[in-house]
Amino acid sequence: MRRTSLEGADCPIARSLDVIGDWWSLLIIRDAMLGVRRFGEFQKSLGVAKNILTTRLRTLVEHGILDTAPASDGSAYQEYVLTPKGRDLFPVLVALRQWGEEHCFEGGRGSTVLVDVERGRPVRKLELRSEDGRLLSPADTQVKKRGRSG
Amino acid sequence: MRRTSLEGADCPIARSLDVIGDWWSLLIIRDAMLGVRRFGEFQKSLGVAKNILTTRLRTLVEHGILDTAPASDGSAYQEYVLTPKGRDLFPVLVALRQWGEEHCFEGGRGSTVLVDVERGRPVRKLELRSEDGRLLSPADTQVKKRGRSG
DNA sequence: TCCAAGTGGTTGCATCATGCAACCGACACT
DNA sequence: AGTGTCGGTTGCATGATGCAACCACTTGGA
Repeated sequence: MRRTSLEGADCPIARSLDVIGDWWSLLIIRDAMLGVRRFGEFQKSLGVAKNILTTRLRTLVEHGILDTAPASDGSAYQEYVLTPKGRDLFPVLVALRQWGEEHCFEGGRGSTVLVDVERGRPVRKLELRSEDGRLLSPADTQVKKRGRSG
Repeated sequence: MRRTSLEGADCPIARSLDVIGDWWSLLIIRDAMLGVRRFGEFQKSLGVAKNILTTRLRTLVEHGILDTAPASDGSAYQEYVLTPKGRDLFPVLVALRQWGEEHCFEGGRGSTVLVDVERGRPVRKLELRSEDGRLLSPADTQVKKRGRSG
């Protein structure tokens, strides 16, 4: 991946992808959000090679998405926990999940749904709204520069 | 990328990433959503090598995210346009953009914002809500199996 | 009609990231 | 001391990525 070329890009999407845009990182974050904390748990859950997992965890820590902490079970090992920055990726994962559920399975629906724990009912679809509450489609939006003459 | 290992995964996130989880695809889709249609436009905008662009456009078409159409300017060339499936990736891009704006720039804010065209005001942050409208955090949600005993 | 430039690629080759498997030190349990 | 687990590191093979050169077709101009 030739990430370096866009590292300093203005586009926030490019910047985000530069951090979490690889195959494993988002799956690690997904697992972390489900409560996975230990190296071995990630490895078993993802089926990823250990060296790859090592480098991914390291870069996620460097980027401030995960943090290391002493193991909560008292053992001598450490755990990887999401930082607030990492937790803020929740909408990204939900958006990917909803798109995948709708478009990446045969019957048009996946075999799993995201539900609200309190009621056990499926969550709403993510939707973009204007400041005053109108539902926005791509055509209703525009990227605008801040600070400079735009 | 060892995508084949997870191609048949149950997880919709993994399936999504299998389709759009590489560095360039989402940037291509971003540009397409901004109105870019021609091969040369994508190439200039992204700065990507032409062979890479060729393969990415091809796989995006194969996956039903882009479609080819005769050029709208009457020339003999073709254009790449988003399908409905592709347009449904809008929330994914917005989520990535909002996260990037908040976490991937020095001052804590990016140099661009997504605005509502009609009013020119910044859009709301994406938020996940339950069926009855409550705001949901990761801890408030759970992945549930459908169809089978779960 | 011929040449030149633009468009949309393909091909060859180098390099880097990824993946697999083997190895390894620290700790745990007996 | 011996065996097993945890959390890695190292070496090596392979596949994806990137660059640059090349190519076919179209377009435009004289």
